[in-house]
Amino acid sequence: MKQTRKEEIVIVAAKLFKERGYSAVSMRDIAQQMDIKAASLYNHIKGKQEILSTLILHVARAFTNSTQQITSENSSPLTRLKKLIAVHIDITFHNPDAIAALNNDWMHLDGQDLLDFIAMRDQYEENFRSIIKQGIQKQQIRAKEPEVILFSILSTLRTLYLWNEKRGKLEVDVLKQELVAVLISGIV
Amino acid sequence: MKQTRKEEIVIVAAKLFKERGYSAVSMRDIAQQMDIKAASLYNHIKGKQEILSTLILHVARAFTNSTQQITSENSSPLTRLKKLIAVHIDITFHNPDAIAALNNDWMHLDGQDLLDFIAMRDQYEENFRSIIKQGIQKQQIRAKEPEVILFSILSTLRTLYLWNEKRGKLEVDVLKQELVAVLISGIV
DNA sequence: TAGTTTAACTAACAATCGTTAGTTTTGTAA
DNA sequence: TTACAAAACTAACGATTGTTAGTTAAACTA
Repeated sequence: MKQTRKEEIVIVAAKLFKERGYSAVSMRDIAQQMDIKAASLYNHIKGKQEILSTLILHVARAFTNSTQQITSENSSPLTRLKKLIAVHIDITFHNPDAIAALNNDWMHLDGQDLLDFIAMRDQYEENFRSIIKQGIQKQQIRAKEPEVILFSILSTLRTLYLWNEKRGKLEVDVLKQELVAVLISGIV
Repeated sequence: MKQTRKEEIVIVAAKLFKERGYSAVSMRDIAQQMDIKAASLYNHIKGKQEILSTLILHVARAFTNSTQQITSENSSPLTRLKKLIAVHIDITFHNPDAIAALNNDWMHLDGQDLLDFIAMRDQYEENFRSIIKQGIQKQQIRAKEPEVILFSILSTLRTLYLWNEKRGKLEVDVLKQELVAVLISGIV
């Protein structure tokens, strides 16, 4: 799996975007990190925008595809919810830098890329919502405020990327198990 | 409660920072939003950095003071945890824009301001951690992985500011009750 | 080896950045 | 009305921004 020069640029840029944000990282910063000059970047990419959209839309599609597929399974709502959490952990720990950009810099996308992102994001959220509502209907999930439940789960999953270094020795499989337990059964 | 011109600038800037991030907002953007020229801002503030540090350190102190006070109460760990969640909701819905800056732009603080912020943030997190550990010790909280519990709660609370418009008709008191239930008792 | 592509380079551009200096207008108090 | 302070203005600065043009060196292909 050798990566192209463009892929290298995107990876290096993602690290910098994660630390400082898209707007605070210059093309010269990215170039310096690769030991070349800024102008040389343009042999491989169209511009700064292309780095951002490559980064974000790629991982956004991964999320949308996974959640869409799990949502349309016919297992029980709670089972699907657990799978959603697990797949979130997998994708996150595989692309933590890209997800940082997705979370923090999506608003700097342009034109059609921005529209595509928002559409995917809405669909993704709607998938979660529908599973929770089905869970309430089948009395697998407490009926109180579905939006509060949705918000709490999405917040935790969205922030997972920050936990990549800190999680330390905790194995991914253990984390999946524990996070499912905490989010679904609570902490008491 | 009339506000000074400096306070107006900070409030206007906070809104823009929330939408686009600190680095993507220029002094000319802030000035335009106030119907004045960029140079006029400097009659009231030292520079862009001062806007950011005023914004962030003020609300960071509010968090640190509240959590510190609640942590050192001698009520039960679970009671203190519930209070922490409630006070978080209060502070958040009172300064959603400042909290956006705190979450997303703290790394653009300079010098001593950055050090102060990090110190407050670490202390704040440590307060949460100590309460959770005490709760486990007194068998009020499930003993599995305290760091996962901590992470899940902090993630949800940190992201609350995004929920300010969307929460809609949901009253603050109802939200407190519901969020405490979801975070502590789970959703099943 | 000759020809061609890939990927680096230098130099520069127009635009925008935060900020300063000096000046003029506005509002308030005597 | 005059005097003063507060707050706006114009004009400009040096630095940095993303990007382009044109050129050169290295690496594959015939």
